[in-house]
Amino acid sequence: MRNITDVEDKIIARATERGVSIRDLTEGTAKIYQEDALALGNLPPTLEPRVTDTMPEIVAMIAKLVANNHAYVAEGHVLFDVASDADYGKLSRRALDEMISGARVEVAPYKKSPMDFVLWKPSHATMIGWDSPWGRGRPGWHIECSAMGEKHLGETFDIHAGGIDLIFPHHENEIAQSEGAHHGRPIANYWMHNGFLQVEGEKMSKSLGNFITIRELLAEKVFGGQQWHGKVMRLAMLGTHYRQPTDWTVERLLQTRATLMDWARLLHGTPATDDPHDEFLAALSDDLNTPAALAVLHGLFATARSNAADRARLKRTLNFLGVYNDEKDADFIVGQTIDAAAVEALIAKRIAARKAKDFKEADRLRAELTTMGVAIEDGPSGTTWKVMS
RNA sequence: GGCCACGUGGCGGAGUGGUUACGCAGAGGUCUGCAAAACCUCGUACCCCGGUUCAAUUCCGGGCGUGGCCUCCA
Repeated sequence: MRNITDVEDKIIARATERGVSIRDLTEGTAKIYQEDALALGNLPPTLEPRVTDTMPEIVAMIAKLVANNHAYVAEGHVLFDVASDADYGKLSRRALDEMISGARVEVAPYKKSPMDFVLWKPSHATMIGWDSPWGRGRPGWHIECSAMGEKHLGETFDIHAGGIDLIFPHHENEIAQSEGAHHGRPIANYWMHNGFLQVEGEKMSKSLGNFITIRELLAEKVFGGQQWHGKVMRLAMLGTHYRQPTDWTVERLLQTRATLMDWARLLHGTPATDDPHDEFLAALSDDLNTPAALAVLHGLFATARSNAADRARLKRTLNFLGVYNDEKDADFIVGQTIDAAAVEALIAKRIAARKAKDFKEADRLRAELTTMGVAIEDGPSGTTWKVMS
């Protein structure tokens, strides 16, 4: 399940400004997100709930929190009472008094504690809003995720994932809300937080001018002067454990692409087994240790050349990982076409030159092919060529 | 300022209280007209300083560095 938070003050402001509905405004961005995720080989989620479809449940959950004395109404707002939650801060390992003494918290006059956060806030008559027992308004950030989780997955679900930057306050507040509404029963059994991405050693930001989207990487030559295949990006990301920070570099993508092309040369057109490799699955089962899992695959690749069973197993496992589906090596080089007929003609000329022992001419022809991005290999069964990675 | 995470060989990147993954690059060899591919061989690294221990990269304390969070404000 993947939540879409489509009610948020910036979205409301923009929809109002343009005179369109929230749905019309957010449909486009949601679609882009879905397409990008798909291009990276992520399976679509079973459920993709939206805040706009969850309003009754949000209101009901807030009412439950008020009834359980975890929330109070003040000046048209409903606020979560952090003092009512002895465990508050357990996920981010922060103590309440430390946060307050951190002195950056805004003290609103109607808050009992500066750390109390908004569950519901009032909307102007002209502003987008929904009816509630506390007046017309809209939900604060955090409550929507608690409500969508409860609605579709029940009080407790197994794994909650998200970026490391969301641990505080978002996930911390989700826990406070859901557990406050469910008499302390946990919202999730496990939390998985992924580390941050950097670009060429710097954080990605618009002001640094290195902000780059998946869409651009796929379709435009903005990173390293080329386009990048979704599966190359996927494998590149899998090379780092999810909790670690990752530096996104051209060098990394080039190296990953070369690896994937090596695999493709061996596996294209060969059969696959039914099940992925056991040791590979064992590595993934250990906190999703993808780098260790990839090490297993490298070992398999080493033996796969001379072992058809290993080849079939490797192919199935790569497919399971979502990085290979019988592509040819050149498929992983996007936006570059090579004139196969011209290549074949040059190779024929070179073969003739070699026969005539004109090695100078043969080497010149090889250099010409290299310039075209083509590498040739003289094997026992003739000369073959491949796109250089 | 407070809190959290991370700091591994040329690069990428796992992991572990002692026998030192894995990939790339690099070196040597077989092979080749030359190459490439393939195959074989080669890397004793773990930010700094203390401490615990027979033994620390791995545990504890301190420091430095990098990154994140610490604002829902109608």
